[in-house]
Amino acid sequence: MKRPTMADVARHANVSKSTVSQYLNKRYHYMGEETKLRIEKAIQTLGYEANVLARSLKQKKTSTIGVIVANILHVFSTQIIRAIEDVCHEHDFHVIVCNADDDPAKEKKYIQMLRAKQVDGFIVFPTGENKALYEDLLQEDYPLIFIDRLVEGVAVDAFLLDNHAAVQLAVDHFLSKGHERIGIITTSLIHHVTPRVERMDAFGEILKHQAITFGRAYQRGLETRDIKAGLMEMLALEEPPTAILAGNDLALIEILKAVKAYKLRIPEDFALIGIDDIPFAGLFDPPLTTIAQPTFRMGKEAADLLIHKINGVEDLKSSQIHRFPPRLIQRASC
Amino acid sequence: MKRPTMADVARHANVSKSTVSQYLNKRYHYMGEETKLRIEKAIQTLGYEANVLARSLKQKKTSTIGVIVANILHVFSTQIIRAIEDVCHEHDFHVIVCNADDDPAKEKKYIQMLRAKQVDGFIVFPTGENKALYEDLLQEDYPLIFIDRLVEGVAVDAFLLDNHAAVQLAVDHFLSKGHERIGIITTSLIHHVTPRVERMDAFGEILKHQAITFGRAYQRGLETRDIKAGLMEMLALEEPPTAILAGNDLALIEILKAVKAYKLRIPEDFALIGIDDIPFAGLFDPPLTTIAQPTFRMGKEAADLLIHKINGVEDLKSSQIHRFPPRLIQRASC
DNA sequence: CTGTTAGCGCCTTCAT
DNA sequence: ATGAAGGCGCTAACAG
Repeated sequence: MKRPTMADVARHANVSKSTVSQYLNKRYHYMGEETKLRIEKAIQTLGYEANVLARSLKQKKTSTIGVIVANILHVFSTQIIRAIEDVCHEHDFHVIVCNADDDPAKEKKYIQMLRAKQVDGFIVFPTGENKALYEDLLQEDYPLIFIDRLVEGVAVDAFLLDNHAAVQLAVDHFLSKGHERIGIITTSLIHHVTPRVERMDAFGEILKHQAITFGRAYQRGLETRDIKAGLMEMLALEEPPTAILAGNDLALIEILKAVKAYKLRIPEDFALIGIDDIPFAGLFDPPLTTIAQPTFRMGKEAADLLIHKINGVEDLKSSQIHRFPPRLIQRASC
Repeated sequence: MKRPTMADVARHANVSKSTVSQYLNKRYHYMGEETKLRIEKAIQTLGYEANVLARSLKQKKTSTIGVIVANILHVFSTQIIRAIEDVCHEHDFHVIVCNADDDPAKEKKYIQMLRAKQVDGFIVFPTGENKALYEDLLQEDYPLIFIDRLVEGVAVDAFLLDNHAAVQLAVDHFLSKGHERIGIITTSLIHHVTPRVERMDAFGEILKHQAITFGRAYQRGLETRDIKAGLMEMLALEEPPTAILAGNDLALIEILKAVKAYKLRIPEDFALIGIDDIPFAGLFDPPLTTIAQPTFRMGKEAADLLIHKINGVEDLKSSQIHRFPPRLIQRASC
């Protein structure tokens, strides 16, 4: 039994399709009270539901946005997604989320797919290797917003943590606790992923005096699988760091695994701060001191801006970088 | 600059729209080599990309499935979603995920929305309060599959953990460690959510001898916010349990929060096993013994079956309950 | 081997 | 206040 169409409703109510359409779109203008009732009744008895596909085809608008996250394993990504969904829900927009898995080819495929589906705009955590793709989107006036990462030469609105401030916060806290030999470990830098690079650079700059002494030995960007080994190497140095900053949640987890595996003690063997406030941070032993991002606000503001761009109430061509302040959550690991 | 349409490509290549359509759909059959080249070139120079909406409208098929999870906060849900996405990706299907937040009204709204979007089928973690809705779907021959939960009187294929076996596994392990007074804490039972009810029932049945003695005091289904208090009450009993089974990950986390807050010791104060293998289980202090579900297999098999139903290679009307075996992951909390 | 024709379900002037 | 007609972009016979 196939689904009823607008024509069925019209026939049932003895009106024309266009009248039904008016009714559905609340163009009640001067529609007869009795007509409305007849239509409503027909809709009920038939169990009619509009076909969004047909509507979108005609209106050239799907009320759907695409979100491409570089790597959904980051808690940051999942939190941002929640925030985006909240605001979209309010505005009767829908969200399709795709996970590029840090793979530029996948990212490209998903963007094409979502364009084919006629999404009205994009929020993306760019892998960074698809510059031409973003430029295409822009040139076609596709509303586009970046989160967490930038792509050099692509001028779009972007929402990022103030990474320098985040590192500063951590380093200051380490220093206040008397630590002088401070290291940083983060995930791989080879793809020039913005937050990793910015955090690493900020770290080097803030601690340039120690960089002269310890240099690269204290600052490592490694593939996830190599982090445990990298940490142990760092700790095996003649003058090992007494404090370590985990550049993001994935790095933090690897460090915690090593702590467990090698029965290290925190903060006795080394103090630890992680950027990104993972959900279980407070439940660990010891509870973990972290730097939190205002993820909810970031996601909300990004989504608001995108929807405004889609609705034409905001300049399509704006390309500001919106920086958000980090917050230190002091627990016991430092 | 608007996006090019098939007509544009056709004009550019000096062929008709249908020829372009054939080309796109690989109906090359006997198409002239030279024609193909012309079309290909036109597509390239125009940057043409097919409009999936129009295609779907015509074909009455969107190659998209809807997934409605009751509560995305359960790690179980997120793992299942990953598995579903994997198999859909293989079959060139797309997935739209919606989170009902354990709210039947939201669930209903999402199902209607996805139907309006013409998804080809559903995988749902039902809240349980929308029986009529599911019956409608079924009656319209909508491919539908349940995961994790059942709805009484709605005959559809369902993929669930063998909850009795899971509880048995946990209890046996407790017993083997010499525990005789065993309690269970899980999230609220008021909505008759299948896994909670089944686990609680299994628990009562397996430990009926102790149920006579301790009864409800040892078996509690509580709102998340009340779990900490409930645990403390249980521990304050004259004969407190020496072992506690957490009915799911959310209950487990609440228990861990209480452990932290009240400085309890595990397994000295009580032994602990959680159903659902949360990601950080091995990193806790002590590492947590858990009962894992084969989430990946469950998600994969559910998605495979749904796609088969959509493609008509599997009986639409089947309504088997597929049970999956749990697995004990022994760590140190018991 | 390629073009013509007729919709898919809905929306939107423009008449009436 | 309501209806008729055309078209969104694509596909699927059926001709040619």
